[in-house]
Amino acid sequence: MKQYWLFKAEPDVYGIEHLAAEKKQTGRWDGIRNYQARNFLRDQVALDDEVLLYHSHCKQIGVVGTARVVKTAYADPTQFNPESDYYDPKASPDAPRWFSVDICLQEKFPRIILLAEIKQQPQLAEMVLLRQGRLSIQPVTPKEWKTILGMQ
DNA sequence: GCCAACGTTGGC
DNA sequence: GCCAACGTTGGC
Repeated sequence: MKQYWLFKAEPDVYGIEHLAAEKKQTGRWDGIRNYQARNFLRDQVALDDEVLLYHSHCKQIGVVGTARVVKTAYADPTQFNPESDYYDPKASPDAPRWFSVDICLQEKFPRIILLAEIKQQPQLAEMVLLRQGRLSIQPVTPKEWKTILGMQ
């Protein structure tokens, strides 16, 4: 059964525009350095799962579009690169600690569905987004998915 | 294993 | 830029 997710990103670092500019509009979702988010990525995110792309820490906070998982978890290469901000000296190719998936842009919404609007929707009150801060990969229920898409 | 100190996320 | 909430580190 298809699962739904929400991936957070800072648009200045890697947002929907970066994904759109990639070859085949497909890019690697890397740099996740939170264990709970890592566990979702590594253990549960499956091929063809669908993703809400969310922009955080910016002027217009909210859901900006959707993507689809085209490659499931593999060792995040940035953890092995000393030049990278995401370098982790405790990780090794034999024992990777962090994981990436690849996603393909599916839809860029004509307008941003703002966090403020999401907060006003009673049907979305239970969203992980509103319940738990600081989680950059999080599950979304089919109902929540439908509601968000219906807000465009 | 506890918990204080510190670092990061992320909304405002 | 501020700061609350949360996660991580490290001394004991």
